[in-house]
Amino acid sequence: MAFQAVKGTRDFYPEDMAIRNWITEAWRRVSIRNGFVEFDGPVLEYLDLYRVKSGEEIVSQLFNLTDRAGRQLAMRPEITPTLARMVNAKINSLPRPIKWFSVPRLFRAENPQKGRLREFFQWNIDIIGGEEGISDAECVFTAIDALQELGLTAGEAQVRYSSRKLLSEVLKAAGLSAESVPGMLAVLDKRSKVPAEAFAEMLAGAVTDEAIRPKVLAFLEGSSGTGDLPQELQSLKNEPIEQALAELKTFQKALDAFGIADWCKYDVNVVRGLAYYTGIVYEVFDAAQSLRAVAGGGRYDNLLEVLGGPKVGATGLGMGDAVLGILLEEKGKRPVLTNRLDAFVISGLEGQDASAVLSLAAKLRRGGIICDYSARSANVGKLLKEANRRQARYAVILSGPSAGLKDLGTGQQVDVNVAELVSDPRRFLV
RNA sequence: GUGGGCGUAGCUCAAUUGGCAGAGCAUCGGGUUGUGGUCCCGAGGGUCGUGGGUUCGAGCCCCAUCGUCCACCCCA
Repeated sequence: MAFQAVKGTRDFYPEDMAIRNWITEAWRRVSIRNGFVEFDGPVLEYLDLYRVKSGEEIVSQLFNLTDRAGRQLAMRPEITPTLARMVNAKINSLPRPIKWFSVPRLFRAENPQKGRLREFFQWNIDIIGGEEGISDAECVFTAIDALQELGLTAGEAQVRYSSRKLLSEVLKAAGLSAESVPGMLAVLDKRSKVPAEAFAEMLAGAVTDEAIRPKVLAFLEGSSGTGDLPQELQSLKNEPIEQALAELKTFQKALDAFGIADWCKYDVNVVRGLAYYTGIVYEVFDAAQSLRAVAGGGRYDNLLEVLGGPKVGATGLGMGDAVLGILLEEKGKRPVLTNRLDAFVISGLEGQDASAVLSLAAKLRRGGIICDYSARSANVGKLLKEANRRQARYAVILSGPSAGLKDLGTGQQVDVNVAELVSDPRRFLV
């Protein structure tokens, strides 16, 4: 039987690899110029690392295995727990803020669908121990910097943000018990994803108290473009709410200062599932919102502590290659990438052995020329055909002490002395 | 885990009621024994996803299975 790639995984043929590198190199370039430094960890981690962070239900959603000593291991479904583990281990010696990025290969045991695979790459940037609000805006700025680096504009991708903290505190101030808030957040997360009636039904199921429900609805429908509470809920304001509002304001002011306010919009519906977020959260979408989120992130102030470290605030985001790749493709942003050769060396003297060709190719390569050759002895027409197939810029037709440099774009050919050519190949061939 | 669409050459797809598996593109070669690309000609490449069933006969009909795409659940 013939084998094929495992479900949900991709083969990267050279042309696919060129696109992947184009994306990941943009991520790296942008990370570095925004002051982040790269890290990576193992693909295998202890399964408990994810259990502690996300609970038992995570186990069915990732690939896990038991080693021969009985250790329960998992293929990493995200890099943030690894980051937290690594930072915790050296927290006292790392200068803050810690600004790290990574482009890990991740695995999730899910059914593949559009923009969702079992194996993928995800750019992560995180700031640990930075200024609340400002660090969050800096991550958004860096994400937008990457989108622009790849050719996307404010009309093609948009950031929508809200405050998980504000939402939680308003729910509590409206009368919801603290333990019912997480379930409520899950319901609110559905608001923009299901029909209005279905949402009303879900909400009625989640909030049975007739006195509380109108307040929740008022918050969802009345929040202004800045996130401030609608008039009728002003009386709910308490210390935590004021704090969340102040953080939101700092964030917005920073977005403005970074010059990216036109990419970003407050949207009370952004909740980010059941994740570990504790403050500002945001998602990047294609403008038409026909795809799932291109990126998502937010503040997670408890994670280091949950994993056995100190309580240090953190914020970060992840951007996967799958949805981004689809968006770039749809918008026609993907460049035509070819693996071009600078030079292709062939013999102009039929019947000779290949030594002279090999020797010249070796010298050109050492001189920094992207160079390949044909060792075949054939008529020049056939060899030029091969040079053309290989998309070489120049054919180098070697004839004893001299060589013809044929520009395969223009057809122009000049003769040069081989000794002169190898002494400074870039002068002739770049 | 659930539901639906689709599986024919490397790719995109044909194949009449169930009657000899085809085309374009791509690849390789030739036209062209010292000058490529365009052009012309030719070749290789298929257990029709896999297994079973119905039939004189199955790419086509039936069952199962695998894969794939899309959606649901979930989404770190």
